[in-house]
Amino acid sequence: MNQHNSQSSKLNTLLQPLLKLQAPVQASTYAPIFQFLTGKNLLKPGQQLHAHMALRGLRPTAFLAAKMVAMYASSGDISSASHIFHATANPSLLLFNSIIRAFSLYKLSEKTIHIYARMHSLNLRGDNFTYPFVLKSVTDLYCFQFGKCIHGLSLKDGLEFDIYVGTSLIDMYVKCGELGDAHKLFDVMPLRDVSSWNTLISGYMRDGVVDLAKEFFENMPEKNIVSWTSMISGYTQNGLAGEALKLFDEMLSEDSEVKPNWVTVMSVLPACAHSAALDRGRSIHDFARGRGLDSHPSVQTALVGMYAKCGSLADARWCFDRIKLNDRNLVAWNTMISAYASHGHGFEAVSTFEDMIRAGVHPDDITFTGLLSGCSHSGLVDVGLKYFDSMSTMYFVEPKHEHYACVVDLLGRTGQLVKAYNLISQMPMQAGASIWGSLLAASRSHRNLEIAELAAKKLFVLEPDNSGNYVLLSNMYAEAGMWEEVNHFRALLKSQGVKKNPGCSWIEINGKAHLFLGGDASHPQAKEIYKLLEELPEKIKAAGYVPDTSFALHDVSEEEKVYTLTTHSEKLAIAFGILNTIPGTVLRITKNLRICGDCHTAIKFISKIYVREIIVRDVNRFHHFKDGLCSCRDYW
DNA sequence: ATAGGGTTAG
Repeated sequence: MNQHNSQSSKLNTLLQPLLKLQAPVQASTYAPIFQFLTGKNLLKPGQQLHAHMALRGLRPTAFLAAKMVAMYASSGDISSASHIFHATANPSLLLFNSIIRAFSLYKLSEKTIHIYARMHSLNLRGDNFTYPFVLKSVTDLYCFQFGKCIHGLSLKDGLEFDIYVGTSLIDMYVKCGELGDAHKLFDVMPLRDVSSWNTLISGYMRDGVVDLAKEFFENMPEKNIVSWTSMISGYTQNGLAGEALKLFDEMLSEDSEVKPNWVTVMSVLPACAHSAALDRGRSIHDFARGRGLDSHPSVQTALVGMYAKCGSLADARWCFDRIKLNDRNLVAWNTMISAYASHGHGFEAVSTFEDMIRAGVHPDDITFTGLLSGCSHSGLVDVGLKYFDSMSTMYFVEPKHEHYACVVDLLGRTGQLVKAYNLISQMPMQAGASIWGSLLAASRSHRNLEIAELAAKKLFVLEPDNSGNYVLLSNMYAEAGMWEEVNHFRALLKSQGVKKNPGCSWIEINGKAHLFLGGDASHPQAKEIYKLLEELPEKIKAAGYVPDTSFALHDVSEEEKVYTLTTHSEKLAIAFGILNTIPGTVLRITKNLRICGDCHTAIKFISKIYVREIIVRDVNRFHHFKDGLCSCRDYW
């Protein structure tokens, strides 16, 4: 704001003498002033100047109009920019370029193309300033055929050697999913620079061809900050958090000439979030603070997400509060709402949503995914249903698959299984595995075999390899004493060799992650871990724990089942955590699957007996275990 | 006046 004011006052001393002049002023006087105003978000002075001209009956030349268009577009007033363009007779190439640039920046892609077509019909040749923006619009429209056509026209206009047009073409092919064409063009480009290489690298990354991107990165003649950041964000987006962090470290090393900027920091933070590396995230936060890179709203938003996913909701909120009110955009609000939702703080998710509406930010589908899952995780059934109804009627956001999934979950938890089933039948799209899986789980906890069979039947088709569904239904049959059906599933599981998704958990201690698989004995401290786990059942049984073997398949002996349960990966990670920390420490565990019911019960007792706060992040949400209780209140 | 990296959800 201050900077803005001082700029304005500087400007007033520049403008006032001109504005006071009564005599006619030459058109050429105005152009440099409009140019000065461009890119500085100075709409008011621009309007004053415009009025001053209009009062004197001066009609802008094409050259002046171009400057005015640029000023208006860069100050947020696209309609005035458009108006000036249309009111100018004999538009020049410069004027066409400025309106094309304006429309493409505002994502008015059809308009951009339309203007370009008009320019073409007037026999005006496009130049190196025209095509990059036309191509951006083609890319936004995701229209490959059109892009090919524009490619041809650019060659006709003699731009085959232009590096800006060439790079824009590569980007267009990449983003339209035509990687082959992009690569071909790159190969025949007579001139390439870092940007051309970077474009191709990000193209390979977005197509998941990580190895090729890496090869290009390593072989490019010169790397800049964008090259490094493209690699880091590419790794992050492809789920390779470790690689992302490694490259970030390499970038910080002394022999690297390139230093991270705010985009780099923003791109690496999700890697910490993904691997739940809280210490790592904190140190990157410290680093950003030290370099003054933590004041950008997008970095601050990424920090909120990182802390939330690493299990520290308090830090997440702290970072959110530091985002200036004006900078709290849709993404920032969504991040905070989802943070509360995943930690089971439904009330806070709801109140944050209401804050967002009051702040005048319009919600989108992601907002409602967070809000509804927050309601579901906290059992706010009526509130959730109310918001679900309001999303299309009040906020004009059409419910998608994930929203229906939240509502099915919401109804399922209160045992309204028939209602949930009816909702699924009325969905405008096909229900996927997440929805049927949620219904199956709800049917089990409410012991409704009929609905369970319906859901399971769908799941056997949708995900034939997921053993969990067979086990669940088979166990329900066993509980109902329907042994014929139980035997049928047993045989099925054996003959088809249905795979079991291997469970794994990890825990971070002193900044180092330790990974455990179910039944894993490979850790250096395995002996001590197993000794602790052997003693564990007796210890927690004394406090009231009863092992729940219904989460294991009913075709092994009871004793074996208990053993399998005691060596679930989350238990191993927790045992390791207990061994290496003192009472009072917070243990943070991340699991790749949903936490099992027996582990959930056991961890509640462990948190009390061993005096540890235990935070478990499973695929769905966070569980905060403290003093014998869990934040999910046993429904998840 | 120009191209290339982007945070949320799943």
